[in-house]
Amino acid sequence: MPELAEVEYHRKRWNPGFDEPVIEILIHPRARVFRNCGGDIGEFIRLLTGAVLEHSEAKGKQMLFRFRAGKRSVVWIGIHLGMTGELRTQDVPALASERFEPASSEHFVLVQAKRALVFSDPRMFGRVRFSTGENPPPWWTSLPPEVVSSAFTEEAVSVFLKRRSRAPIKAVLLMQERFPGIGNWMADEILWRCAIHPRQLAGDLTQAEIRKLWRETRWVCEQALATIGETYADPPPTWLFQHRWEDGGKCPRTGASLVREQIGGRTTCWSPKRQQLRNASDG
DNA sequence: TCCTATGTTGTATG
DNA sequence: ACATACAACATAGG
Repeated sequence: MPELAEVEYHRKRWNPGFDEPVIEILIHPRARVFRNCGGDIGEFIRLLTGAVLEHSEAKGKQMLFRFRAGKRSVVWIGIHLGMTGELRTQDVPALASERFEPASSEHFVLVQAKRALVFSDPRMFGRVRFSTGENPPPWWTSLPPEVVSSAFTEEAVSVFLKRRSRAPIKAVLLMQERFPGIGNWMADEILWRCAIHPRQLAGDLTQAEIRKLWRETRWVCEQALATIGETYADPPPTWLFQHRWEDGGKCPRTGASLVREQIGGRTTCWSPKRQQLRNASDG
C-alpha cells in the first residue's frame, strides 16, 4: 500500500515504542529485505539490544529511526516498505513462557517490555538498512527535497520535465529523484486533476500545464497526508482514488467511464473524457 | 490455472 | 554519457 501518506502513517505506528529500551531482536537474517543493509547484521543487532528509540521521520517513501545505544552511540534504521511492507506494534504476552512468535513475513521485530515493534513484508521488495554514528547516513541526507517543502519549485519541475521530455508524463511522475513519495495511485490522481493524459510526453506540456501539475502534485500530497497519513482514512469519493480499481468505475467529475491500461509499465487509470491526448503542436 | 498487485533496480537499447 | 523500456525480484489473493 505504501506511497507518501501511507508511509507516514506506518512510521507513526512505532511511536508507542519511544523512550523504552529494546530487550530483544527477532530477525530472519537471510530475508531479502536485508540485502546491502550497511554492514554486519549481527553487529547491528548487538548494538540495538538495549537501545532506546528516540526519533523517527519519513521522507518520500523512506523512513529513518534513531536509536540511542548509550551516551555516545547512535544506531539508525532505515526502512522502505516496498510493495507490501507494514509497520505495526503488538502487545507482548505478560507471561515470559508465551514469547512473541513472528510470522514468516515478519522479518524484523524489536521486542520491548510491553510491546513488539514489527516490520513485515511478504513480497520482500522492501528494505531494512542500518548505520551508526551521530549523523544520519549519507543515503538519507542525499534524498531529494519533499514535494510539500518550499524547495519543490515550479522551476525544478519544469527543468526535470524537459530533461525527461520523451517519456510519458505518467512515468516521469513516478521518478523518486524529483517526485519523492509519488506512487501509482497518486500519479494517476494528479494527472486526473490536471486533465492531462497519462501518455502525454513530458516535453509536450505547456508552461501552464507544468504550473498546474506542480500545484496539484503539492495539493494531492498535502491532502493525502491529512487523511491517510493521520488515520488511514480513504480520501473522499470526489477523488479518483475511490473509483480507480472498480470495474465499470465512473469519473467523479464527468460521470463517464474510466479506463485502465499499462503505461510506463504500470496499470494506469484515467478519465478519457477529461484527459485527452493531443499533439505537441496543438498546445 | 492465470492474472493481478499503491516499488525499485539491473540491463539492454537507442 | 544519458534517456528510455522492460524483465526480474517473491508472494498472496481473486
